[in-house]
Amino acid sequence: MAERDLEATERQRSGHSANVDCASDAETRASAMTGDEADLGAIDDIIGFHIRLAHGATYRHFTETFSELGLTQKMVSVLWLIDDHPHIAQADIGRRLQMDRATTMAIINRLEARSLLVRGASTLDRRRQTLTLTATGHEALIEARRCIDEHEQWVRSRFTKREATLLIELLRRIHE
Amino acid sequence: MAERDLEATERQRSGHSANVDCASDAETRASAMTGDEADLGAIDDIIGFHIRLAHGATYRHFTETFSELGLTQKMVSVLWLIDDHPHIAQADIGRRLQMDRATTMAIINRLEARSLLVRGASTLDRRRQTLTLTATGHEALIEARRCIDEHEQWVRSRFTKREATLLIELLRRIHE
DNA sequence: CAGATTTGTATGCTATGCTTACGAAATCGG
DNA sequence: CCGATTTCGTAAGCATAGCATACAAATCTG
Repeated sequence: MAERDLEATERQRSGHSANVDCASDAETRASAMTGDEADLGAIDDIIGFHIRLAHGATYRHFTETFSELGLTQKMVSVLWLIDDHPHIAQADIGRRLQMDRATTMAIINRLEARSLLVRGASTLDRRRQTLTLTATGHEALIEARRCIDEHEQWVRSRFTKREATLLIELLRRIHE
Repeated sequence: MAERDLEATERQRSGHSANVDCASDAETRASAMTGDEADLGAIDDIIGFHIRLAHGATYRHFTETFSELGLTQKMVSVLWLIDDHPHIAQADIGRRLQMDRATTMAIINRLEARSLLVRGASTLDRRRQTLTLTATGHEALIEARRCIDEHEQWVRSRFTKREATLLIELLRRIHE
């Protein structure tokens, strides 16, 4: 399904004859020094860098798992949140998921366009609009939860229960 | 600089009089049950969810730190990598940073447009193009490293040295 | 040599996220 | 109670990022 260059495991370039045309040693090194794992140099010690890679890997697997459902991480999070808190307002969702108001709206729009939720007027605050899942939305969420379980299993397979808890704990310190 | 709704701390809605117009209890609950921290319900146990939030928080702080330099995480990573491995090829960069070839090119293009690097023909493999930092690019990287230190400090401030090492270790298991 | 693979490239689509701006509604301070 | 401030939803525009697909040239493999 995905060409994804990334899958390609690093094949080691076989030793090159030393007297080609005498390309700069640097160039030789640059392409030859790929052992089992890519040498990342000093960025390897930057936490943010690893977060980004881990996020990318997680995102990729998520997308794959959800390709049939056609839902993204954000969409599922929003559906989930609305299900947990019926009649929640956009602003609340944004706050909880740490998204901009505009970004939140974009997602809600897409969700609404697919009839997974409905906007309704709030009786408490007429600035607000209460968001509620439709039957379809509820079904989609149930389906999504199944996929999430599978996805979460993929992530957790590399950790003990203790490690998983610890990881969440550490990550929470960053975003909370 | 940033309006960012996210900054807004959750102010608790003062208790509502019980006999307004009798809005559904659900709606009341949805907006009222925001204590000190947003209640996220069950998604709170999903590792991927926390990775995403942590990534978002990190990304935001990074962007802020680099707003003057006008560089993104990806750009810096690429510059850094080229500096560590002069004459590296695009494909290698993509593999190491786990990016698509097309995505990699987009970034290289932007970097080249800003004269931070130059593409040159490879003497070893004429399909490849060796990438090298310009003087400007090198300066930018030096400047960037200063910002990264600051950024990394922001992240690390919430961890002990041991925890930081552990966190990287755990994250590595996900993306490696 | 012929076929498969790799590399760089171009094009186009989608999702995300931010900014700025606006109007309507609510809240706050006097 | 009224004016100032804030919140909420919305809209339009811009940049980044990521993916798929397709091509041509170069290289590798059998």
